[in-house]
Amino acid sequence: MKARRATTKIGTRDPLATKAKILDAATREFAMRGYDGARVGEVVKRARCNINLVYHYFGNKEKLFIAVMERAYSRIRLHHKDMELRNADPQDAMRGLIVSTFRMFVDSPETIGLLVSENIHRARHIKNSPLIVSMYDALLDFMRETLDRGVATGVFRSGVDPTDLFISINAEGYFYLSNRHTLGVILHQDFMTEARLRQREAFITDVIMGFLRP
Amino acid sequence: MKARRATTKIGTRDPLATKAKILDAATREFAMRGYDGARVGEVVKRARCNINLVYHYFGNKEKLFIAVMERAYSRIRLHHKDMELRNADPQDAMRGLIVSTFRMFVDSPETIGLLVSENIHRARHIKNSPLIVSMYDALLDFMRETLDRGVATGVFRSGVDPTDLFISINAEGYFYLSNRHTLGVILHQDFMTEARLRQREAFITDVIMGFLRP
DNA sequence: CAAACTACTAAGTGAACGCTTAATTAGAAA
DNA sequence: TTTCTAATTAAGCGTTCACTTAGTAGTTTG
Repeated sequence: MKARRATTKIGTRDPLATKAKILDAATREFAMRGYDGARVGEVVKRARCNINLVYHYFGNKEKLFIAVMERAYSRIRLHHKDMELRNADPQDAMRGLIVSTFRMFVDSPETIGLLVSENIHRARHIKNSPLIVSMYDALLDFMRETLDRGVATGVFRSGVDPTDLFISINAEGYFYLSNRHTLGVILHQDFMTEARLRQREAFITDVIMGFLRP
Repeated sequence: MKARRATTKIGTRDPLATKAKILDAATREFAMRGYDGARVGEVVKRARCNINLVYHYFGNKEKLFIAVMERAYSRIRLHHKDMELRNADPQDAMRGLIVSTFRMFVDSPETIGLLVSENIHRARHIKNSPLIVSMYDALLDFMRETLDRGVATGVFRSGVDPTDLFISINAEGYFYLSNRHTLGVILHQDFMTEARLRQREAFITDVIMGFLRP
């Protein structure tokens, strides 16, 4: 009855593009509203496709979320892989890791939203993804090695637990961004201006590097 | 028709107790599942009362959430008020603030769950609560003053932004706890054992106090 | 070309869930 | 005792939402 949409004519039928569009839309929706707040109706509206394609390609809402998580994690991994290649001196390597961790959170804001969701659900999705589970071993090795080299050359204090240091470096950026709304209200500031982000980046670097002094 | 429950006999009809039971149950439910994941049916099941009492006393789910948030925040405030009274030397005061912030998160686990929820919803609930908005001014003043005294006596470095320091102190504990599930998976550890918590507490203290050295 | 396959659509369905209606009962006030 | 108010309950209403059914139309293949 209705006039046929122009897009139905030719050139449609692009499964890979459709899948990617759904994944992109789902990433935004899950990151913004969390798993429970997300609506698959919203995802298909953003992706401009029929709702059943979500079920055709991904099965159900939970499997869609897992697909989103795996893609997000492999992006983080890629990001960190770059870091590991740089074999500068220990202090430069550490500074690079700090800055790049913070910038990763700033530049891909969906990462934090997804992590928040995954922790509400007690990590039950990534727990079953061996890819993700083993992802951070290399990064921890890199941290340990950098730390050791710094201790050997006398620029770092000794006895620092690499795991705790890893958590701290992530915490400093993650919390600033994940809690920017409540922090904004109670501290009367806008934490997302470029100037404020630069200030935070410098502060985080100072905190960690200052702590690591012998 | 059915046998009357024993509790209906006498001694029931306790509006304050009922309200408190609902608030307690709602706090647990909202903190565990987040605002969207929480079910008011679950709240009344935990509170062992009829569902309509929730609407009778609180109006709707959102207003119930606001009531929960206000109570949670005033507890945090109370906790911090204690801190401000201690006028020990700057280093002791700072150490006390660090440890007590971490322990506050550990001892009232619902705090983090509620903050997570509130940030997903862009702080739209606490934004309209003047009580909460003004709550942290005093704490920030205390931080600023402690910092200044430490600089004057030569035990702290100068030029530290009190706001950023406040964020960092909170970040170090908050992230460790809010993300314990994903961290547990990727770092192969249990972060909730008493020993691990003590290790983290010591590490956070080292990071901040180490950073503050001149 | 025809058959088979798969991308894609339209139109539901059933269940969950927030909330309401309407009535009942306990206790306070008069 | 009667009256009034507020605490409490039972039952269900309307909507939202994840997911399904059943079909159409491009695309590939024998």
